[in-house]
Amino acid sequence: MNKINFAKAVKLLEEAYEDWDAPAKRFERGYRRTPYTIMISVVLSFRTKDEVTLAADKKLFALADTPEKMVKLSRQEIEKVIYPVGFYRKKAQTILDISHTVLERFKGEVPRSEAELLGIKGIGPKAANIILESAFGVETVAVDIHVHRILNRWGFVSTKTPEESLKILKEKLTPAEQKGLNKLLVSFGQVLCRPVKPICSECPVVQLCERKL
DNA sequence: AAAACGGGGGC
DNA sequence: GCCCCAGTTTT
Repeated sequence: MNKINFAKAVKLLEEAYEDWDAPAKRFERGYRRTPYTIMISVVLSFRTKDEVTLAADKKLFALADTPEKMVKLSRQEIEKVIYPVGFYRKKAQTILDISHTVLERFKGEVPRSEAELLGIKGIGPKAANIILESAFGVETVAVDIHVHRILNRWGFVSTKTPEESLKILKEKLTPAEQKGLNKLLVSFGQVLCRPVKPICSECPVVQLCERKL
């Protein structure tokens, strides 16, 4: 797929977004959405299905939805609630570590810069991107496993890893063209262009896709 | 560069 | 039963 068709595909996706992304809005969160709860929720979501994460979010934030309250819980209390998400021992410890860091280093406020977020143990590049985007509305440029898969299926890149895809994306596209792309393609990858059994019959871009994967 | 951390959902 | 999950830290 060349750059012209890539731009067309993105445009088609944007125009049809409300239709195909409706299922992604099916979740009622049932807890206060603050930068802090968003950050903790991101930690819980690592390598875990959305439905499972959400159930754990609700239970955990019913117990504590601020760092002040969270550090009063024991690791075992947290583990008990988040058990189904997997990696529960490590994640419980990470949640406590992060809460302490936010309290002590940042006066209880989640920092707004990527560098400061990355300085927190337990927050890596992907988590920092999600937090910046979801909590502070910053449009980030990143290539996660969804975006990587889609770019390859479309035939816009031919790469092995998300890191390679990101490199090529930055070479091929201007910063303006990259803006908002990540969020759009992640939604697309979750709803239609899934890893297994993509729903090509409902895909707005199927005519342009080269189905490379 | 590879291992370790893991239970739950879809098929 | 097998594959997958917006990942990060440690070895």
